[in-house]
Amino acid sequence: MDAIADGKRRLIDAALRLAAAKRSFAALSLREIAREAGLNPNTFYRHFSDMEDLAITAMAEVGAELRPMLRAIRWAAARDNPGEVASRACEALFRYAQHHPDAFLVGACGITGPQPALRVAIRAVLDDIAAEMAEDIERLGLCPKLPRPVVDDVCACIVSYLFHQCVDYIEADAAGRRKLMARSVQFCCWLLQGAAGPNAQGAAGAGRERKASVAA
Amino acid sequence: MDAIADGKRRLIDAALRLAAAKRSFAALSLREIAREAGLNPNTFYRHFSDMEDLAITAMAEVGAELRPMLRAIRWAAARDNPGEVASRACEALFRYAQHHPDAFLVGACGITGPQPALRVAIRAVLDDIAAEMAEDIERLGLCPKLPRPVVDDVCACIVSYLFHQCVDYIEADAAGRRKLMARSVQFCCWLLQGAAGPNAQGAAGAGRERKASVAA
DNA sequence: TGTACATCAGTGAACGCGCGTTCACTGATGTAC
DNA sequence: TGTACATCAGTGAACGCGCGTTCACTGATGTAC
Repeated sequence: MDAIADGKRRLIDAALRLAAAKRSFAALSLREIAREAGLNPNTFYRHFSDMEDLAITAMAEVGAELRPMLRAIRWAAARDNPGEVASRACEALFRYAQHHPDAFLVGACGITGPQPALRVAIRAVLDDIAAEMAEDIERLGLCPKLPRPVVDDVCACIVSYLFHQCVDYIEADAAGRRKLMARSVQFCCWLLQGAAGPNAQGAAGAGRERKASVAA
Repeated sequence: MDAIADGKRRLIDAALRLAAAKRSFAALSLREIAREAGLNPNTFYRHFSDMEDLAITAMAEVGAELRPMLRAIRWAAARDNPGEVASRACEALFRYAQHHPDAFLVGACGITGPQPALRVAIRAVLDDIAAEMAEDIERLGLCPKLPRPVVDDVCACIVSYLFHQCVDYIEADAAGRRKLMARSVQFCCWLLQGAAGPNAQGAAGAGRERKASVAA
């Protein structure tokens, strides 16, 4: 991979910084980013075709860093104590979110934002994380009772839920963070216990006519 | 409640329509809304102090319609067949989302958007829905084994998860919608079964040092 | 080792445009007496 | 029943501003011969 040009680096960083502060990538202007980066507005065009191009580049960077980190945590935790994989992976995710708040805020507002290609790019990162989580659960034998399609569904739920929780986590104070962390770990455990429980129905999504045996 | 002025009605509808189409309320301009509503830009100021004011008004309207509807569904389902409350409430929510896609898309992008007061307003609607859900579960005796704090936590998880699923539901095709519906109902069931299961730990969030007994 | 040329990152001035907001105005509807 | 006045929704022109994008340019770095 080629070394990234200095100006490009500064534009990406400035865009993430501003978009996170403003809570909207869509409402960001090209000139605003260049100003924050200390560059001429036209320099933007040397590196990106438009704003969406920049956003996609930034999200790809985050995915490339976050994904292997999560996999490494899962394998390390499974080696140490398989019962702690969920909590340690949650902790690692929240810690990453806390240290990269800009990237998470941009991801959260980008996934529902106006740029279609950016939405697709963020979804792709989340889908990849969910797929790797399911693969790790299977390879590490963490949930031997669950058939693979159920593991896939549970992982999709978990990733979707935790992604949005990360934003709350970033904004919470210390007490709120502890509560969010505990609730998220609890959530993962309940979901997996429910899926593996005595009343669990075969493969997930097998049929919408199936009657729910509990109520909400 | 006073009848809402015609121009005000048209501005709200135009704003929801445009913001949903553009997938961003923040990227919407005042003149754009007035144009869509067929009004002079200045008429906007007759009814709203700024864009955020309009958005909050619109979200309050949605909450006022959606909340009693969900409560009514729960009570009706509980009378007919308590085992179907989860699935019927999910179905009602997704159906509402399908028929009010603009409101849901604006809610989804507004909850992470740049207007702080709008974020607070949307969160308030979601929190209210979760609180009413927990209250209904208790009053209807749907989960007698679960202590109230656990019910509260589970409802918060469910509402957060389903809210974001609604956006996917709106955009999915018929097959995708069936799958999302089945997965969401399944999700609610798993979560409640997990919370009520034999390994369930007392009140939720009791302590972050508690060891997870399953792994993700 | 030198020279000519290509590539690349960044600059600065200029363009036309849509924006939010202001002002002073109209015309219809209610309301006090 | 009429009159005077207040309130309200909506209008149209005008303002200054920041925007995205273009053009022609500079200066540094690499590279072929």
